[in-house]
Amino acid sequence: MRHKSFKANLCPVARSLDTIGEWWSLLIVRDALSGIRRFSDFQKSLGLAKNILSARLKKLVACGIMEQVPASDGSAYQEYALTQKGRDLFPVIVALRQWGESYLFSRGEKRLQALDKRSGKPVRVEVRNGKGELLTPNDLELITVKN
Amino acid sequence: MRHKSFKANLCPVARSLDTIGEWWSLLIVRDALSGIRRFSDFQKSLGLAKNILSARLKKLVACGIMEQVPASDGSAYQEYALTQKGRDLFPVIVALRQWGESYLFSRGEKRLQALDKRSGKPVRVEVRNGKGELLTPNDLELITVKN
DNA sequence: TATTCTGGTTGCATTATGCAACCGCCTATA
DNA sequence: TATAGGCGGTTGCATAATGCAACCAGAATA
Repeated sequence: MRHKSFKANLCPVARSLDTIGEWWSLLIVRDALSGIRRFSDFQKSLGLAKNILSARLKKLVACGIMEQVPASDGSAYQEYALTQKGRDLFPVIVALRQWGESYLFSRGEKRLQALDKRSGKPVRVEVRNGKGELLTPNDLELITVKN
Repeated sequence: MRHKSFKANLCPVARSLDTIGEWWSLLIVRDALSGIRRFSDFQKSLGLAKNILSARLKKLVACGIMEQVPASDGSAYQEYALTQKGRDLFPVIVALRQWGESYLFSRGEKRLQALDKRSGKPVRVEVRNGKGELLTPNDLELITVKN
């Protein structure tokens, strides 16, 4: 059985996961955000099978998150670059990073930490309303709107 | 073949996805954040098979994202409640929601929209540094630290 | 020119997912 | 107090997704 699709779901969270919720997809986006562009570099970084990488990149291109562009070094090969739609997944990656940093490493364990280059300070994601006030899950209500 | 695990990966994004990146897991958390607590309500809301729901809830409990508590209505049943670790996935869900709202609905299509109850304004996630300045992907650098 | 690198595709074995049937315990109701 | 139905699962089976290895054509390199 094919796993269920949420393409027609009214909830944006469900649609997002339908698009980038497959195994490996968000890790490819993470690598792309940190500058990786070539097939073989994704494969080395992630250690996934080439057929899977191929399938994921195809889907990411098909749904407009990445695009194939001529290689920046002038060779005849192609590279994969994020579109604006792909770069806008940045907060998703940072949110996952922040949660992992908080909860998934034991004392004394080594881990990667994201810092702001200029200030050298850790990066944070925050949920705010239009006025800039911090929000918690209970502050939300869901309504149906027309796009 | 079992899909690859990132339990030992140094990158917090990889570890997070290892924990909550399986199909359905984040949608269960989304529902839990909006107040759903009972097995049958998760099933009705998500429309997934009961064996899968059972497996996902077991894993979420095992890794401390949810816990089983006595039913709030005094019946002999159990309910599933988010722990603090689970509630802290709030920014991840909101980031996914925001991206989906932006890119995955056509003109005229109905969708769910998250609003701040008090201000009535849309909710936003933002990536900031310690000083409160907005950051983009290029502003980040990754370093290795000891926990 | 020969050899290696790049970016894949194909075939096969193993897991994961979805569906339906079933089951024991709790609860409401007549 | 029977009993019908709701609740929270488990089990078995068919199909899809994943991982691995082998293979391959065109580009780059020695």
